[in-house]
Amino acid sequence: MVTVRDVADEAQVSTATVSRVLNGRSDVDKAMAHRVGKAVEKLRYRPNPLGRALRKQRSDILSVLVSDIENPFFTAVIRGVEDVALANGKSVWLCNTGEDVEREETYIRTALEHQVSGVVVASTSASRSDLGPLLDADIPVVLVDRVADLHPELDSVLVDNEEGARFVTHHLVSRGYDRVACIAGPNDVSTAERRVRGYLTALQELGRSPDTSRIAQDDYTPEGGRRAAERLFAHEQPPDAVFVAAARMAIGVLEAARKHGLVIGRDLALATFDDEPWTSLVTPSITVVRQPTHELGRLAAEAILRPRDRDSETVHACLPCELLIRASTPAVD
Amino acid sequence: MVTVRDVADEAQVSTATVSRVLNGRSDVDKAMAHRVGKAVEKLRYRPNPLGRALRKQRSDILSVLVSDIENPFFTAVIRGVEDVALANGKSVWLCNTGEDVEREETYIRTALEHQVSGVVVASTSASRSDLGPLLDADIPVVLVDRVADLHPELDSVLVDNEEGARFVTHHLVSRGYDRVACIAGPNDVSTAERRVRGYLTALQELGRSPDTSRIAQDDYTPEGGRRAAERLFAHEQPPDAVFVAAARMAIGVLEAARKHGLVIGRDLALATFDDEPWTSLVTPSITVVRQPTHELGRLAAEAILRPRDRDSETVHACLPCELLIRASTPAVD
DNA sequence: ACCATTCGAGCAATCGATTACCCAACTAGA
DNA sequence: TCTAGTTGGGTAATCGATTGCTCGAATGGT
Repeated sequence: MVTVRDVADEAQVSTATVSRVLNGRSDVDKAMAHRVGKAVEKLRYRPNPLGRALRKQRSDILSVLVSDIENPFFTAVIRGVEDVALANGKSVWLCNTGEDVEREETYIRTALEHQVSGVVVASTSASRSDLGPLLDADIPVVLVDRVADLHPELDSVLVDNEEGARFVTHHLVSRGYDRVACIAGPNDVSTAERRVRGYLTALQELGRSPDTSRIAQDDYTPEGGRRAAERLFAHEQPPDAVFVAAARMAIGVLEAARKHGLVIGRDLALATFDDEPWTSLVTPSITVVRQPTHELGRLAAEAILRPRDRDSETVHACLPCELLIRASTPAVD
Repeated sequence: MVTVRDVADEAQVSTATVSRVLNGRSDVDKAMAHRVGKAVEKLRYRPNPLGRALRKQRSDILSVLVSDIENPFFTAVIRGVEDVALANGKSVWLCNTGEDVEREETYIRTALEHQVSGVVVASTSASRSDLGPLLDADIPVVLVDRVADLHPELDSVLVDNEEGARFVTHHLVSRGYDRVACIAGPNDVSTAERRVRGYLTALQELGRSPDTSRIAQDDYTPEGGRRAAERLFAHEQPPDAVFVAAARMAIGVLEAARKHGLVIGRDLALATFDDEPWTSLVTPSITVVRQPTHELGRLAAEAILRPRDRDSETVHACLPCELLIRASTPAVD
């Protein structure tokens, strides 16, 4: 393994000078800088990131915390982060918390100990996640997709969940549905809460009195969707349309509907968040709220890599989403 | 930040002793070891992984290289790796190569420079991936899902692709289909090659002369599947059944079929690898070859973490897959 | 021509841990 | 009782890079 020492010898300078050249300090003689450059090239020298990080107290790694790596939404976000990170010479360290606060803490501690150069968090439980240790250590943190109640002042890159939910609810009502239900995500996740809020706002705007028994909360998983749907279907006045807060839940909802002999688009209208590939493959194709996933990741990475002056202001991006109307929400005749 | 120095002072011993206790060396006095333990506890000391890695020339990170993080197959494998790694106190570093050999090389180099304790590779192009640098540096490598022609002697954890393909082809023929086509993955990926081989073997066993014009190769993506399907459909004698080598491709195949007015299960039978959730949601539900994804990841992680003696033998796991017969491959009447 | 100032480069300390080497003390054998 | 051998722990070197401090040389002003 070739070290600064080798490069210094080859270029006939001190290790200090090599380091200065490599870190682009201005106060180095042209000729020497050139010699160093040649030596680096010749020996194919690459600085050891461990040694560098130890001394600088900061590594070239970017941590990404996601709550569920099997959710296509998050993988798309990750791809966005990755693209930007790689273009900036950073390595991405992916951590999957599985919605488990304890595991999340472990990863946060690890990131801290490895002195990563930033953490993108798409994972937090709104009220329980504690990002304090990172902030104390002056490690940049950007929230993506979800916010954390404990840290309102953090940079964040979000989707306008409330608006998306409001819009799709308007769509359902305008198509003539009377009993529009909502299958929502877990209580403690900010996106879930906002989507419910959008749903309620829309109903209010339309002069419908929202009925909380038409809201079923559960996990952002197929199984959670199934459970929530079962509860709604057992209602004495079952819904004729349902807004599902996540595509993963919609999978379970479709299963439950099939089991109950409900045909989507005839007995039950269905619209969901997330434009996963299968939503346009099933019959009928599903009306969805598309989120700008990749963009979300890109912006988050850019936010975390941006140079931080003493008083650069916080980033608060809120991206719009898009309603794709398909066959699962036909007009009632 | 608390260091060995602090612990040593607190326990009234030298840093050497602290280090020895923490690394479980036997030759330390009981009483001292106890004092050190108390000090560690009291100061909540955690060794700095950077310093440790620098000195030991080996970090506590496990790299995982996957070719496409948006493919549910790989995310499931990753979960398997993660479960085992976390249970063993290792951190997982996920790298997404996107089937790009150059990017793969970058990640391999990075893993090398960070002196990771092992690399799980689910990414290689069979003939072009060069894992040599890792092997030269004595970093354990385990191949998962795909093998690399360049390194036949590496540990590997695979699925019996040939058998799965052979079995599903038998199934299609036994259901009465005459012109069974194959939509295969990229030329240079070992799983793709083996699935084609299984398909051909089955046809041969059944006394059919395989027609290579019925094999369409393309990327392991929806778009690749679409292109391949288009080519097959343009054939003068279009297939009446198709074996698709990956669920992601099947998405594109379904789109193409729909565009051509072909109804699955009536005009065209379809079976695919990978049991993704949507395959049982579409109408008709799709016959699939289920791979033991999570298990694959678990075994790979165990293989990489296992203690390596001088002459411990190489691991060559080959897991069976399972045919789930659904509605997309009905018997011809 | 001489002194003050600036500029650039090298020496050595440092980041935090591990470990080769050495030395003190204790045990056992003669 | 004395010595050889063993055990256990401390000192200091080391991993690879960065950077504070210092000092020599060059530049400019008078």
